[in-house]
Amino acid sequence: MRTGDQTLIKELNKNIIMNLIRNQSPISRAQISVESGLNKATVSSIVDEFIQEGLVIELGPARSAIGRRPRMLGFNATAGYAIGVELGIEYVHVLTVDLAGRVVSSHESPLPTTDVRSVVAEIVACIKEEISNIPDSDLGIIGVGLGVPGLVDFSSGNVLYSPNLGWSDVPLRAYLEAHINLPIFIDNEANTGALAEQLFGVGTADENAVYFSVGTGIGVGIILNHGLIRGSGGTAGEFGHMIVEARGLRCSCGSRGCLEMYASTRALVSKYAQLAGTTVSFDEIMRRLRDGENNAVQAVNSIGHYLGTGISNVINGLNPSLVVIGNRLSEAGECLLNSVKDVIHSSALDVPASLARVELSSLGRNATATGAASLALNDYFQGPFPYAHTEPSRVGGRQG
Amino acid sequence: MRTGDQTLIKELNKNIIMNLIRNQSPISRAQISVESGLNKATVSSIVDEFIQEGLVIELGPARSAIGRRPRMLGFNATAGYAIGVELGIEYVHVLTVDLAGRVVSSHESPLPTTDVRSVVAEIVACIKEEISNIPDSDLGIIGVGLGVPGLVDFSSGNVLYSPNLGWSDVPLRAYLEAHINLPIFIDNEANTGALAEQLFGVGTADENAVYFSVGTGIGVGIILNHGLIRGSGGTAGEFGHMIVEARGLRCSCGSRGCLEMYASTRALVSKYAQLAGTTVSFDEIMRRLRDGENNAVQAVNSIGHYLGTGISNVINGLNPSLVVIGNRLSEAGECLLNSVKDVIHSSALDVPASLARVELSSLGRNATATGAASLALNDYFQGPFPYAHTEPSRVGGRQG
DNA sequence: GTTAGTTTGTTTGACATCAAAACAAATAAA
DNA sequence: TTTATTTGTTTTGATGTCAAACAAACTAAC
Repeated sequence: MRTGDQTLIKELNKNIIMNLIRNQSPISRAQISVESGLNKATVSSIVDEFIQEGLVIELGPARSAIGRRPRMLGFNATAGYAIGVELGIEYVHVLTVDLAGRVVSSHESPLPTTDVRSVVAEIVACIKEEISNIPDSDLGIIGVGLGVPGLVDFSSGNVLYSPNLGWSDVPLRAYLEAHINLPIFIDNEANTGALAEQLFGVGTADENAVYFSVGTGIGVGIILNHGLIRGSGGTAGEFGHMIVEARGLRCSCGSRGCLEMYASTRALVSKYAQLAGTTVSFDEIMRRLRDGENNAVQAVNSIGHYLGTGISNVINGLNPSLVVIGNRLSEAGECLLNSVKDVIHSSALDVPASLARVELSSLGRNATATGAASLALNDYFQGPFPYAHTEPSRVGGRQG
Repeated sequence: MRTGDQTLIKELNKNIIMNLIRNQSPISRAQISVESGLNKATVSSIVDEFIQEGLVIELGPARSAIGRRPRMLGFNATAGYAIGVELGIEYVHVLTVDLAGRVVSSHESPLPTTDVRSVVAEIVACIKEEISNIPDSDLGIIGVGLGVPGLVDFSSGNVLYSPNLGWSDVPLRAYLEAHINLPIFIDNEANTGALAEQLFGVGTADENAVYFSVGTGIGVGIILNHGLIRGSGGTAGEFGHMIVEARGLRCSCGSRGCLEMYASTRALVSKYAQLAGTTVSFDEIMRRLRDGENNAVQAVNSIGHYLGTGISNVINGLNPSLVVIGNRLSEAGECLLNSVKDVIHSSALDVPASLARVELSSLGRNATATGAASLALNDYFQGPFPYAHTEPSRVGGRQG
């Protein structure tokens, strides 16, 4: 059990200071002291450590109306790098981010099969190629994160169940660790997408946010009280299998009427085929949507209606301040967003609905992989990294 | 902003020790040291403080196979009391609990109207009567908690919206504070029910649990990572308005097909009337259910089917290790439970479903009020009170 | 009965950390 | 040139935990 001791204090205060520097750079020591409530001496000593470690750099003096000029501090985002991997069904997308989550290099490889052995080989090859491109830095590569479609036990790094990949109980982390000598973290792709938007995207100010990853299936990354919700078995977020039609279409999960039967890219392709009388690819539908084709608009509206229903249910249940629509369906843009918002307006309770912004992913195709990389960042920086802790009550003991 | 300092350490360690004593009493100082990892000296000094405060008492020596006999410690549950209020639509239920959540006295008053002024007067009268019955103690009455049906902003103590009471934006805490000179806490009744089961009921060992309060309406108390989830506006848990029938019955919330139209006590009364051709009260249906009347069994099964659908959706989404069914519908007992479990088995994903126990409330009619009282306990003891601090990572953060 | 060994709990001293205050440095305005 | 002000460092002190030594209490073997 983790007890309270001196090291805990120091970690906590280092975290506070690091996050002020990260979020408000350039910032002076004095400013940090005022905003954090920490003593100036404490701030100076911790900042010195960060400068030693290479994580913080002095940017030089700033102007001030009166008195001694402050020596501004900045976060040294290129002090190290992390690698993020998005494992798709037909591709592997690998990228490198610096400590500020900026993508410095990326590439993609097709996956001809979903056979575990060959997928592992492809991932390893991609990571190694990426590693060879990364510039030298103080900390080097601090770790690798993967976002995987399916149920993942984060703590063990096992893929419990992925119908899309056809995997069950695959010890993916163990397989990768045999070839890659870096810390490896594996999570569900919706979780990594949510992390990415929280840390580097549209949700940096939100304490409670949900990220709807809508692709072939639907997964939801849930962030509450600034932290990712994984649940007791690590599989939280499967709102894609929320039943929205009582006696609806049979789903691959064995149930009926699941949301992802009505609001995924696959559902869009079906709906379009039904309306237009001809089956075309998802990408083609997106093209026709941009051209304003009526059937495409109608199909997206239908999908948006169901997606909006699912989102309404989650808004009612979790009362987030932000809902992000990510993954491939977000390409449908404003058209999708408008129909989703209409449904929320008419279906969700007024109080939570009026509080929830609904936005498209701001990181687009890089969201999942960037979030995966941030798994490594979070671990390296001991606990949620750019982590806004507003409610300290959870920490407290009792009062005499 | 809360920074890391010595007082934080001490609070944390006091919490750790207090919870070991609460949960494992009788326990010796040496045992606490081993289990917590804290130094023996630290344990002794903190325990002395607790003894000074009257929260812990020495129970006397225990036997040991060899060596010095340990001096066993116990939690002094009668060192203080808290008052809990369940505000129903037709009644106020008030009780007093000791620090271990044991009910020491309780009574109920009918509510002839839901007019704010008269309800407040009735609550105040009930609380004052309860106060007059409480025995003297070291700490006295540490506070009052209320569980209210509807949307509540916990931080302000305002009832935002309660269709059942016909209330909107009622500053209930302010009204009560004018008459009662004690700390007052107000929360949604499902939240207080969930707290009660977490602290004193069937969920003491669960990190993630959901409490379905099924009465006239349906509310859900959500506990994740050992803490209550309130959401950004304080209204999380309204899964009662989850849409489970796409073009279903119109709900008072303005939407269609909400779960509580199909799975509340009100829905049960309707369903029974439809099956039996005659309308009888909820209590009467429960009597007939106990007698094994076919229509009653059928009606409960129907309600259980829908409730099971809603629960499945939440199991998929939040992956809890426990689902508790509470409030009045829990009187339907095993019959309800079985039909709910059947639906979960066939509808929810195998991985999360196999992890989620489904149980009836163990505190019955006292759940809401007991949980309400525990709001005061939690506040007094700064943070979740008998709180198993397994995951410290959440501690290391900061800011807003 | 005495002694050795064991466990419990306290005392003491070392160490880490933050806070407060004093101090030094740098600068603008009077 | 002096004064006021702000920034950042150094010094000192308070608080809390930890490790080790110690004292107390007990069992079991001789």
